[in-house]
Amino acid sequence: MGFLSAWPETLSSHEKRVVEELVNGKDCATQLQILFHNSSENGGPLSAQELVHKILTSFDHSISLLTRAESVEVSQNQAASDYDSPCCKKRPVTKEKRGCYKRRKAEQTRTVASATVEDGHAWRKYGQKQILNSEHPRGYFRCTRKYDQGCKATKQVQRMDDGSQMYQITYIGTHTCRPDSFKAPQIIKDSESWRSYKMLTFGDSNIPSNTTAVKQEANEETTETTTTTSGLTDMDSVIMWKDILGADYGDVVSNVYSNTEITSQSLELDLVTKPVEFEVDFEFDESEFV
DNA sequence: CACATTTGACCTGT
DNA sequence: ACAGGTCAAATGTG
Repeated sequence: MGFLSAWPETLSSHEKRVVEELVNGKDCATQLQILFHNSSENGGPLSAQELVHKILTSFDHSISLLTRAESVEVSQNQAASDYDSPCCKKRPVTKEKRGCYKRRKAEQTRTVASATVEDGHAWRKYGQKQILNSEHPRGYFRCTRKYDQGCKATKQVQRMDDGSQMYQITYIGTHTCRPDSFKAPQIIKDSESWRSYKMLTFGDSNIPSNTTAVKQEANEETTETTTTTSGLTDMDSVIMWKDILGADYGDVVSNVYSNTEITSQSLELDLVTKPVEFEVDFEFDESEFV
């Protein structure tokens, strides 16, 4: 709620509708979560169904709205932000194949908008670039398992220019690393870590230089589970969204900031929930990627 | 010391 | 030619 009122005027009515829909969906999801939590013995499947239906509708609307709009891509009209990199000190460049690589052709990509860059995977930053007409630099991340397991997943994170705290995150490729090799995201109770990360990476404000970014992949006060249709263990606090919603929904994200995560593809289903009281040992079932 | 981040250089696609 | 994506040396951190 404060979220909506805090949303900048720059949003089009279309975008506002999308946000409303997503927030609505989020609220329903939250209720559902509480419901599940309170009724550990299958009590209340009926109301749960209703909620699920509402969630479905809500996200359905959002997705169709977004895919219609297609270009939610940050229409930054202002220029400025010159790329005046202090690239004056040339190194004794003895490079063999510096910067030599094969650019990947149109892999599976999905772009989401989120208030957090955390997604439960362990990423390592390998680059940052100032993007033309964008206020904020874009960060380039690869899966930490790139070399041990050849995981090709990468992501690009860029803070939106609309003044919100949202980040546009583009995931490229899917994780091919093994589930058990995922670094379980820590539940960071103190919000400093996350704040520091944001500050460090995207230069929010005064930054305590005592944090290592990216390692702290877990968002404050959020737990995240990435689930697939197969084989989750008996973690009773993990909600199997795919089972509930069917596999046709993309990412669904909800967190303390009421962030929205939107995607036009449904590669996997992520759920970020505020741990009402859940304490979950994270487990990632990425079997569909293996 | 090992691993992560930073950042200028360099490469590719348009 | 330019913008953007990746590499890798330098640097930071625990």
